[in-house]
Amino acid sequence: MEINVKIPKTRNGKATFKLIVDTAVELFYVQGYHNTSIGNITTNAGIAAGTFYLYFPNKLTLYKYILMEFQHDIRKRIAEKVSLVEGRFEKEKEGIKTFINYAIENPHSYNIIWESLYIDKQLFSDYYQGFAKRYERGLEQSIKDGEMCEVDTELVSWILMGVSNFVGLKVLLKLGTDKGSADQVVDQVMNIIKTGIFK
Amino acid sequence: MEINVKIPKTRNGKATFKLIVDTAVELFYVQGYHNTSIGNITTNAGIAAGTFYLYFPNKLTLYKYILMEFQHDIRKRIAEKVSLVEGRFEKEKEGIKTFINYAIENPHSYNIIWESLYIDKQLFSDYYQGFAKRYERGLEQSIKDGEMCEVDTELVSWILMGVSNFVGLKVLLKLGTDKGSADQVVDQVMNIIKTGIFK
DNA sequence: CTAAGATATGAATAACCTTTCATGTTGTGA
DNA sequence: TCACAACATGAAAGGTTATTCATATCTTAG
Repeated sequence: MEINVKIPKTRNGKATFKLIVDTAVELFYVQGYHNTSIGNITTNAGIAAGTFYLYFPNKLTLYKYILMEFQHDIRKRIAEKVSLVEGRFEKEKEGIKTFINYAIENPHSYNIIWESLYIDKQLFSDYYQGFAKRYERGLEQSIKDGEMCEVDTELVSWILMGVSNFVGLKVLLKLGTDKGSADQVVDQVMNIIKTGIFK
Repeated sequence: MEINVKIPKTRNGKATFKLIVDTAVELFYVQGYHNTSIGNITTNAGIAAGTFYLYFPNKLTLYKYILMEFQHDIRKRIAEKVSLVEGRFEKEKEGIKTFINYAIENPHSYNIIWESLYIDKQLFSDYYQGFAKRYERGLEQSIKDGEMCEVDTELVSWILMGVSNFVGLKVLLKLGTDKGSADQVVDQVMNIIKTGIFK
């Protein structure tokens, strides 16, 4: 995806650029993309309306820039964490745990990624398809290693995304009475995935 | 939730009301809530701008009305289907199957329900909390009946919602190469939920 | 037939939003 | 110090949108 962002060249420029991005992230989170105007962003950032256009041609481009930052960030973090443990089950567990923890620590990113479905369906579709593809590779390896049953890896990857997204959502919305930390929630989740829920 | 809708009294009025609702459902689905203006709706419906305000005070109220219609519809349909089968496992299976089939047959409703997160967070939260509560009751019964392991029913209900929502999403986005009908996908999903995925 | 309530119209208003641009300021390499 | 590129400003133009309201038409009970 090509993004038409003007990268600033001086320290001052970089600071203003970051100010715009940070302000937008906060506003998108609090009031949503569509309810946030460029005037909103510049006013909250304490800069003039025209300054925005020094760096971004429009709001959508700013949004895409932010989305890509988060995507890169979350994937990098999951890859790092997963590489530190051995065994497919442990890797899956670490991946889900990292995702949920990331969602809790960065509710902004979680919110902004989901919102893409209502900004540009293609962005959303690309994002989850990309995520699924990564999952599939790992799952196929697990099956080869004899650690996992013969399952439809594509379907299972969507199931696992659904599980982690909704458990993250539950924690995020602060719904219900959570017994303990995210790590404990993830342990429970993994037990369920491992053994199933029916007798 | 109180909704400030003026219910029409004559046959003509009812027809116009329905026309507004149907047009809005279609437009919200195709171009999203935020990209749909009231002018859009009235033009597409072939009525005057002012006519809209005979029945709805604003766009948000119309949206809430539509959302409640869909919620009622989907819950009713799941309850009906679930009541026709015996055994907790079969009931869960039927519930998930009905949900996914509903999503496929009514992509409009699926889309509109998710969008609530970006229109009014409370609406979204209420919706899924309500859904979760229903699930929990069923799950508790299953545990009593000895059909299900001792699990955190609240957590499991969110897991099941995540699974069905994302599998529905996958099918909806027409991602990947789906082998067979929704029913077959659901059979696979239920097998996974039943026995877990790890050896 | 007629009065009244229900329904429908669309021009007008006011608010808000994006984007441009002429002008001004700042920082820095030579 | 000076010249120049980078950065910043905010008023103004031009567009879109929500909402109101004076007016008109339809429907039906009596």
